[in-house]
Amino acid sequence: MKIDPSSPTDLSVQIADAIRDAIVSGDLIVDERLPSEAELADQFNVSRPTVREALKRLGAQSLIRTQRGATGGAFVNRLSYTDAYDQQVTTATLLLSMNAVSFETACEARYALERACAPLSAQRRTSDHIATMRTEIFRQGQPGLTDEAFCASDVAFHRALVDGAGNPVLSYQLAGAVEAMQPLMNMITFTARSREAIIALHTAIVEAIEAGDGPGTVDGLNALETETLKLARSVFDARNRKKPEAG
Amino acid sequence: MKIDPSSPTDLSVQIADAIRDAIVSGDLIVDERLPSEAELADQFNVSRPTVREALKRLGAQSLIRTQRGATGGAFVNRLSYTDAYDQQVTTATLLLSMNAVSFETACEARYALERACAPLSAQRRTSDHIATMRTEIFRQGQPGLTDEAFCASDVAFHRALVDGAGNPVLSYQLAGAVEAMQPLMNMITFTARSREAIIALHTAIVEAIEAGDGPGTVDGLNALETETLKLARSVFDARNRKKPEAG
DNA sequence: GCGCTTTAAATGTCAGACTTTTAAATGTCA
DNA sequence: TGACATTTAAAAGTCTGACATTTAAAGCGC
Repeated sequence: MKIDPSSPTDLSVQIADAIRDAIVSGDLIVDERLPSEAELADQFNVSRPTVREALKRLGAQSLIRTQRGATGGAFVNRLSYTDAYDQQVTTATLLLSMNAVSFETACEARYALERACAPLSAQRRTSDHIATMRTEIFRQGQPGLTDEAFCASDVAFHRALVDGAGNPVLSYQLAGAVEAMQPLMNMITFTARSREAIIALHTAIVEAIEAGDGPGTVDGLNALETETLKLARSVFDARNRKKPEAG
Repeated sequence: MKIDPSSPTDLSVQIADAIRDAIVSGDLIVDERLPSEAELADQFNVSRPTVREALKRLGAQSLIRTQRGATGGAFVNRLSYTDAYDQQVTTATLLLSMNAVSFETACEARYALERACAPLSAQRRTSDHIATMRTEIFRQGQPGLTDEAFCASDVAFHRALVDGAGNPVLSYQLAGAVEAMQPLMNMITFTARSREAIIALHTAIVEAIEAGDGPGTVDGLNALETETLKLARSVFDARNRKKPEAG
């Protein structure tokens, strides 16, 4: 592992990249301990703070974890589904909020991906998944539920649908698609009538899944996408009429 | 923004989280300049190195960028599709390599997601996408191509398919699914006959897309998934017979 | 052999100085 | 007055050295 002190790139970045490459390529294996900060500083011929900055970068990506004390140090971290899931959600959320992604585009992506899970979920879901979905549907029907809580419940419903496919890689991949929609959905005001429509569609979907009916589940998701889009358009249209120059 | 010096959590982590929350919540907007490192150190009542470690964490997540010089400083970064894409690929690759994900599971996730793109791609692809796919098919037929190059071309082919859907959010979401498979695919030895079979299926897929035939594209992907799985199983079975205790 | 104390290694934090980069302010000359 | 060179100041990047805190292992007494 070598770095170039004359490069315009920050030394801490170069060091972080070198270590990351060693991890990705398998030169450093999971739970292996890296040399101490002082040793790394020696090896790379830089000061300890510079090494520390590099390690912080890697820590931010969950590539390493650090431990204090006598036998402490930096260890190659096994990237857990939970960590990857969290990163995925944060990244997707920011990507959407910072790039003026239209509701239509995000919605299309989300439902396309969910439809991909539908047949698998209809085949493999456990009773737990069904129970979760029904619980969320019930919650969505409660009077006095705020729009935000309604959205959160909607996310939980869809997460159960995705998890029902029993493929952790798929669940991870869809985490961003489903959760990152929440801020966009939160911009919508859900009237009692629109909630009713959504709940009816959710019910149809959970029944199709319970019956092991993949195509039926896809149909339900299609209907839900149409309904969601219709709802969003009416809300945004109303806002644009009020202040056509803004936002 | 406040931190708790008595908390067991590292100060740099607390500071990074505080700033990240300010960005995610919109308190800090894109391209806004953060206070200088010295000012932040004053505000949080910590030393400059500690602030720097926090900023490095944020930089690693592409949440901020730094600039040297007179008008320099740390700026809230607009998360680009490219940055998000890269993060997604790195995370997905590590997740697969570190968690003993079976070839079947990864493959299933990948093709499920790609099938989600197929109808959109058949509808919206430009001639550029078709051209890319045909170029890659041609490359795959070249004699003397290494297995690794064959895999890389395969990835390029599928990326074009996904991009053909014309939905950047979808492209971003699938980046991990498609690219992270490459290391797993690289473990396979592609015989001349298996390459022929794959090329034939790729050709069928590109023709279906060109014809705007969504269902036909899905069929092609299904056949390709079956073929890939068959191939992988035969390779892994052969290896397991040789050294049944290893791997 | 058990439990307490000591110790050493490692990370976490701090203070201060120096280097390099960069753009704006200033100055100079035609 | 205007274009170009020079100076200057602000900011990140880096280094040195020190101290604080945490933690497990070694040492010690009983």
